[in-house]
Amino acid sequence: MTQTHPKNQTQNSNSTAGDPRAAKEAKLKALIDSGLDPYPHVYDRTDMADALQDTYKDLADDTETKDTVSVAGRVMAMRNSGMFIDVMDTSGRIQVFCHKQSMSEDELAKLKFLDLGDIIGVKGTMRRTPRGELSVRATELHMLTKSLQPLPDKHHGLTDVEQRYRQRYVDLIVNEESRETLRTRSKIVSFIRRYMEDAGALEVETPMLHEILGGASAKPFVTHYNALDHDFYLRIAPELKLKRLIVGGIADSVFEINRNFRNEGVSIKHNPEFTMIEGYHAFKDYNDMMDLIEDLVGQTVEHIHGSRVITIDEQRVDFNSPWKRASMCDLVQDKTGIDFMVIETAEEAQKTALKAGVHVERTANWGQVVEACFDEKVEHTLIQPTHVINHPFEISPLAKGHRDIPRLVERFESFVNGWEIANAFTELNDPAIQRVRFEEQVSQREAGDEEAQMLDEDYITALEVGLPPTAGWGMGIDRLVMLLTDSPNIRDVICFPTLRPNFAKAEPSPSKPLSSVPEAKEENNDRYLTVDDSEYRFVVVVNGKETDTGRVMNAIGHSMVGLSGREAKDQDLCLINYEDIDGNIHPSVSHYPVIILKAKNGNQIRKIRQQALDKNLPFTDFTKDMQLGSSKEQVASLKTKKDEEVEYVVLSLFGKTSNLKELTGKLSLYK
RNA sequence: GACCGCUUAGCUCAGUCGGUAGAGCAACUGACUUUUAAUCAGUAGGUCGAGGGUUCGAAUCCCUCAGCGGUCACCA
Repeated sequence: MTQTHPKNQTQNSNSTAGDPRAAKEAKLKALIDSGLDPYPHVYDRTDMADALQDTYKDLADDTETKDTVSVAGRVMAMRNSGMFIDVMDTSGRIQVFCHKQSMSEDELAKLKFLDLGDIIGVKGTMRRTPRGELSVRATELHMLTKSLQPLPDKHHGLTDVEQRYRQRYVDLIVNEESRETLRTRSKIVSFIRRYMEDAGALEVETPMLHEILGGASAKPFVTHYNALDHDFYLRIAPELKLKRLIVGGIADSVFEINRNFRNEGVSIKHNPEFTMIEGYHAFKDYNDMMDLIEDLVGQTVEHIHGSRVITIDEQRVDFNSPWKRASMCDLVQDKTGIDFMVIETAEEAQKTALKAGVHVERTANWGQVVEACFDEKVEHTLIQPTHVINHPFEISPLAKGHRDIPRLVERFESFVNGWEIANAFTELNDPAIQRVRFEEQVSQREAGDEEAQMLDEDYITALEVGLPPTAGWGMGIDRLVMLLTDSPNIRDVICFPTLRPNFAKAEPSPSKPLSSVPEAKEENNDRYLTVDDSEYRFVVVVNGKETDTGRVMNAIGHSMVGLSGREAKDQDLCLINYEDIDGNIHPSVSHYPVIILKAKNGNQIRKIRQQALDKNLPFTDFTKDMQLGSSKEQVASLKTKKDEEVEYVVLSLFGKTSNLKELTGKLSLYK
């Protein structure tokens, strides 16, 4: 009896023992050495898994056929040393049976190159095993794509939530539920698009880059367009552009399905970029929109589920028309007993709301108080589809006043499962009233409300040209998909949800010496004209934990003086004599922008400082010790400290914009 | 932003009172050859998120930091 020497065993498997990645690479090499192509260009696949399962559903157990098929897909499981292979394609799964009776030695030998996760093509005949599993009896096996990454545990899949979204391609392979949810999303979007087209509406695309915020109340993303040297907002809503198209008469009905961007918190119901459909219909009012939304949503639910009654979050929800319609004030009265329609002033409204336990801002007007009460007391109770109608005019600057009730507008929001899914109104088309509404928004904005809208002068001009009586509506697609797929998290219904950038894994770029800063050309006042001021910049990073504004300003000042006086040369900084509009000369002004950013704490500054050191970028820092009385004390204090104990208040940097962005790209502006 | 929780092998997770670091899957070497999470025998795989502290001794207790998650607040 021969016994394998343990030492030999370890030597044989030395390079690959325990390391799935290395094992796969070894097999890849062996496969190439045997003259095979691990990544062939094409494969002649004739059959899909689910079609075969269907075609042969009546094939009896332990029956062979002579029907030849070829399938292709990913290896999901192997049993009996590769005799049984589960292959998954986009339609489903089928078992492949590899037996020496039906395969040549060469074909059989390919099994040893195979791993879970590889994509293979299989040619063979159909049979059903004695135990009842439909299988392809393989005659030929083809490696179509060698996989080098190990797949997650086959029983548990990927549970790390972050990795599921970051590596969606792995999630999709392993989790049937993820595949189904995202496929359903596509079905819903395509169904809605078809519905709108069938109704005669014209699909349009309007800009993502907006000069003026409007159409919704939200904080925006800001981006810079170099060629125009101008900041743009990523749009928060397409509303004002779409109504311009109705003015232009391109069609009586237009709609757009596209992304909106809102610079606000992430949660299980909010992604910073989300998909909305907005539609506008000339000669209609908000009553027509209620009918439209009920029918559209009802038909979509039926299309996806085959019924208009479905289960969401373990509750039965009935989408059959008609949906409940109730005014916002009536609903608030039902839940709180307060009749806001008889309350005249904002003060009285605030007092009453506070008594009912609803928190309201001191600056809140009557409409905002009503809205706060609704949000807190009513919204979450609206499980069955409900149109909440007739909002206060203060919270609806683009909606037309109610034809009978002076304080309200003709607006409604549709709620399901306690979430708002749609918002619609009869559009305000009187340019004079629109101007007043905008001005109210502007003064709210000036009073500190970042989400109040801006005055869009051109939009008013468009209204002056004449917007026909029009009704419009918007619906959050992601929310609708969440409802129809019963997904508790918005990330489940977005292919690649927004995640924090993964800085830890980012490759450090090779350091560039300071000498890479170009030499200044000439010392004259036109110099700034030849300088691309987007190329270089100053960045000041401020410790966010520092609360004393005066000290921060002081530190920034010291640090910048240090930077320009010591670390960077005049020609680097491109100092010019700047001539202002009155002809006055301001000497030694740098043409480069200064960006002030906020770091979480001193530690984050320390890291950026280290990177600046590594990259040889000019910088100066300002530490807590420098806030002490005399310079002697400062030096003494600093000397007692180890590097990791130094608390940084401010770090100033100068350099190429691209380099600085690598260091500080994840920081937000200091406010 | 505030609070709570998590971080241990490639993946999923145990780890008791502070006393030598564990399992299943995946991988590797074999056996077996009509399996269904195949089975059996064996092998290898760890800076216990990072740093500091307490202790004779720390995955375990304390502090700081980082990443992630959850809840709450604003927004759809």
